[in-house]
Amino acid sequence: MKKRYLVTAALPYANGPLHIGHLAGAYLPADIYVRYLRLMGKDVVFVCGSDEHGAAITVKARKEGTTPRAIVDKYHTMLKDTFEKIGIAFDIYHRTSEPIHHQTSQDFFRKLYEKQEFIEETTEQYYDESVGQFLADRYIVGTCPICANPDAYGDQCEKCGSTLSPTDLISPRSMLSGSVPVKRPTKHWFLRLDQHEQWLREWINTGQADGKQLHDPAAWKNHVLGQCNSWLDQGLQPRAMTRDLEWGVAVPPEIPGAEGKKLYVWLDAPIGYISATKQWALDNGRDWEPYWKSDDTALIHFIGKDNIVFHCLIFPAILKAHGEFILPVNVPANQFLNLEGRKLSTSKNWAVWVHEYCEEFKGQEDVLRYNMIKKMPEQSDSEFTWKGFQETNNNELVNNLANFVNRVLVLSHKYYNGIVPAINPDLTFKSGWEPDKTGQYDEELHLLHRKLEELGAEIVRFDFREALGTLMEISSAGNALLQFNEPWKTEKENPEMVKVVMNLALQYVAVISVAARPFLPFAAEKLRAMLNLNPLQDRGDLLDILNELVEGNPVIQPNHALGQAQHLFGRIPDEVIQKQIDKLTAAEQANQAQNIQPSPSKYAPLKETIQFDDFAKMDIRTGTILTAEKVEKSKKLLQLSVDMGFETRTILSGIAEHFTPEEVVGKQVIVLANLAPRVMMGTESQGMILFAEDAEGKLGFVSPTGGWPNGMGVK
RNA sequence: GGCGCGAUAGCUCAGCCGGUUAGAGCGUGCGAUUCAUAAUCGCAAGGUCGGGAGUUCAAGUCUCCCUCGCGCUACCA
Repeated sequence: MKKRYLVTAALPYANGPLHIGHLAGAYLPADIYVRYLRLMGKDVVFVCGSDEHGAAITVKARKEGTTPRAIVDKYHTMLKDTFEKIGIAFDIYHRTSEPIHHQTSQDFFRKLYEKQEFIEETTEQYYDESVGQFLADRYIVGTCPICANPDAYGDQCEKCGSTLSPTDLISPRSMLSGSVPVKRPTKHWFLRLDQHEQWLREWINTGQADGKQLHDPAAWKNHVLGQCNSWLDQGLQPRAMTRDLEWGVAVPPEIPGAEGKKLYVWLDAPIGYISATKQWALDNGRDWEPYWKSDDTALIHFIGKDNIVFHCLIFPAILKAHGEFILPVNVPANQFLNLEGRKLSTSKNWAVWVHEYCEEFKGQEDVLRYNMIKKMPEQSDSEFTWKGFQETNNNELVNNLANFVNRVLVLSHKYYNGIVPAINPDLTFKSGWEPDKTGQYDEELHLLHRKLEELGAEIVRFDFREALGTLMEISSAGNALLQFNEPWKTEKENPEMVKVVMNLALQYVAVISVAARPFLPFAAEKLRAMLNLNPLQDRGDLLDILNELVEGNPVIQPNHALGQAQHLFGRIPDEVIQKQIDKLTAAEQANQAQNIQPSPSKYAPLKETIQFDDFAKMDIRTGTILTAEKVEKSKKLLQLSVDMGFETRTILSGIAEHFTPEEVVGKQVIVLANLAPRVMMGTESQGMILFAEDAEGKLGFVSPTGGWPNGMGVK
């Protein structure tokens, strides 16, 4: 058992609001886990913060005519506020723009630099000559090769969601000036991931590093191990840890060549966990180091599946390279949550925004939490629907849980004036756990104890949906307890037995008031008030009641005066749900309307002026495609043999997604004939076929009209 | 294309190292009940476990092939 826990939740990027996918993916599971640990009296620190650097933020600032600082301030405030409203109980919600973070990351970089963990490498990057700077991936736009969106970014197409690299883009242009960027060499520091491959492989698969057993790989999720091994098997490559950026943590200035270089987000962001912990320690008069450097600390990262390799391979490599830090004991990554059958999309506004939910469903924060937990994408992608949201609320939260609490309190007030009855524990009754089972007070308390242990075990193994189900079983058993014993009938003939039943039912409610806190913190608090019990302190409250129950002791005492009953959850009517569905439909329509509008950048900007000599260098000829076949293992390439008149050439062309081999055979084409040969997918391509391309990226054949011989020049 | 993860009742999902009639919650049907936000409790119906082949005395559970979804990743001169 570890002495202390450091729990992190992925740093959200400060360029947009929070949606339910984020919540279900990382923040809620982390919150449940942490709240449970606190209830068990564990030493735990829960850190998070806004990730505020990178080109996407500068891009957004430019678009909105403001500064990166203004953007991150806006979204940081918004995110922080949203987390608070939905009840994510961070110990600190920090931000990577704070000086303490810049210092921490620079120190880290220095250390790795001194330990010669980096190699310096010069690569070709796009450069905008008119403004004299290198272009971050986000600063390059062009036509998406997958969906033909003319405004795809260099790192990602927001229309089809494909991950891209700047060189993927068809007709790239600089976002700064609109000019065509050129490639230029630039020097960067690369982390020698290849040198870490061996120990990472062992650590991931056996849990051992440096001869120590650090974790149990069987406790890691399948898809996490699978993804890691997939990377390991492909061989790890050195990875750039710096970028040519303007908005970020500067490479320590004393390092030669540091000017203009910033730390890459994957060094910057995870170190944010460390700087957040430092700030928390400062704020609370504590020492941060044991949480990051002591073997008896369990470090756990909650993330979404898109972040797996960074948290399981790259960041551990960084931590190990530094030398003083511990490695994560688990990275329980969740898969993705879909909305009404479709992927969530920020740019398409296909999402449920948490801040909007908090406004429109005031006081119903727990309803969203409950739904998110129920639909948590723990093992595979899952699905949120508004209809399901409504059903879950009405059937489970209202009918089962809230109703149980209500009937217990109403009956207690009716029969005992709201005073917990003293009882004779030897009297038997009908147990609520199964039909025809005889119940006995002490034994029933032991059963409750067992249920709570079960619930805890489920949380600890990140089985949150199951744990939520276990919580609800207590409520169901409570309902059955009342149903089987029918106090409303038996109160007259057997009041002593009814006292036992009602006392026990109150124990159930009291137990729920504690056990529900990780899942439904607001409802738990409300319950405490209804029972007139002290608010929970997060210092072992659950451990305390476990200790009582295992002894057969009640957790709410006889003669205790209860508070007033109130409805824990309210029904959600159809209109409210319809409104939300309409909202999504509207977003969808707005989206379609936008797609129909012609793009302002329908025509690619003119390239720079060239001289006749430049043109004359090109040898362009006519040719006819003789044969065509798909290149094996390639999605885009066709291998063509082209009759050039004087010879037949093999040419590879990236048109497989536009034409079938049968379609192109026999077509006469224009060939750039003196282009340097290039080997692709193991075959040498001896030239390039020219096509016309429209704004959508569609290709059209270009050829002379009517029986022209092959091998003739084009000028 | 490669690799990884997934495909199980109407819906949302569990099913560990292969072993008796494949499970849960919700929904549906029938019955009971009325303290409670027309809530609750019981019983029941519902699946050739994505498709195909194979290994085995025995396969959602192992192997191979295929289809679909998601993620990561390569090729576009």
